[in-house]
Amino acid sequence: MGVAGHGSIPSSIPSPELLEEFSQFFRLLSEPARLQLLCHLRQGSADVASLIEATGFSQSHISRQLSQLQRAGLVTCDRDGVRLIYRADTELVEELCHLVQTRMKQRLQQQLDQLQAV
Amino acid sequence: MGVAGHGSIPSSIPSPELLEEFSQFFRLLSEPARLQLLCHLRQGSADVASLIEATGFSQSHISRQLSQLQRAGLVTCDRDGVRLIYRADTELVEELCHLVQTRMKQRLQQQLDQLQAV
DNA sequence: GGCTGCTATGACCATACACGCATACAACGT
DNA sequence: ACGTTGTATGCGTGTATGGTCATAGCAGCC
Repeated sequence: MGVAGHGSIPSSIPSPELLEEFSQFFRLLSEPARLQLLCHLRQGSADVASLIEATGFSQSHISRQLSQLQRAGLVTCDRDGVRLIYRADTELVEELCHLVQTRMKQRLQQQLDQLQAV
Repeated sequence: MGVAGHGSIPSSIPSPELLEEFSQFFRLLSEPARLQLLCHLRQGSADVASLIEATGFSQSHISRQLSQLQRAGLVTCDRDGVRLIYRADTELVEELCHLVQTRMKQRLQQQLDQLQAV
């Protein structure tokens, strides 16, 4: 799964290590708070205070989530005096969400079609 | 994020409900056991007994994971006498994993480049 | 150096969920 | 109807993690 690239020859089972990498990445995106932070940072870089204002999460919570996102390479930060300015590269996550959303729409449409065929 | 489609005009923050849908979907994929089951079913439909043999997970565990995947529309099953034959449609998950894997490779390559630039 | 503002992190608690054991449920054959 | 096989589900346990409060650590100013 996800080994051979899109549309090319299917290959064997991915290694446990690779599956673990995948699961960890998806786990990162499974938490709404982190998705929300990425949404806000997508619009422009921000410091923690403005993320607190934008999301309502506590300072410590935000700091921890950002730390996780940073470790995974989804956000980076620079210092501006006492402030840390966080910046996200959301391209991958946007694409993932787009694919998921498209699929959800398709499923809903199928269900709708089935109901209307009754 | 993931609202406007790939490459088109960025739009505003997705609704909390949509974010929740995304997080739930990613949570589904965050569990290695479920990824592993999808890997096996990608290769062909299977009953629980053969999935037990292939993965080493217990019968009850597999049954539960399949139940979750089924509820999300990622697997379906048909009865063959006392047996249930499960089948997965892994196209979306394969694509997601491919994107994640590509990104991981890019990151590793960057880190390697940086080390070699020292 | 002391003080202030900003952020990271220690410690703790509550909750979700993975996972196993036991058993209920479904299907089939006799 | 009974017994067997295959699978779903109740129940309980252990662990990870979300989230808060308190405080340590960082940066800047006087």
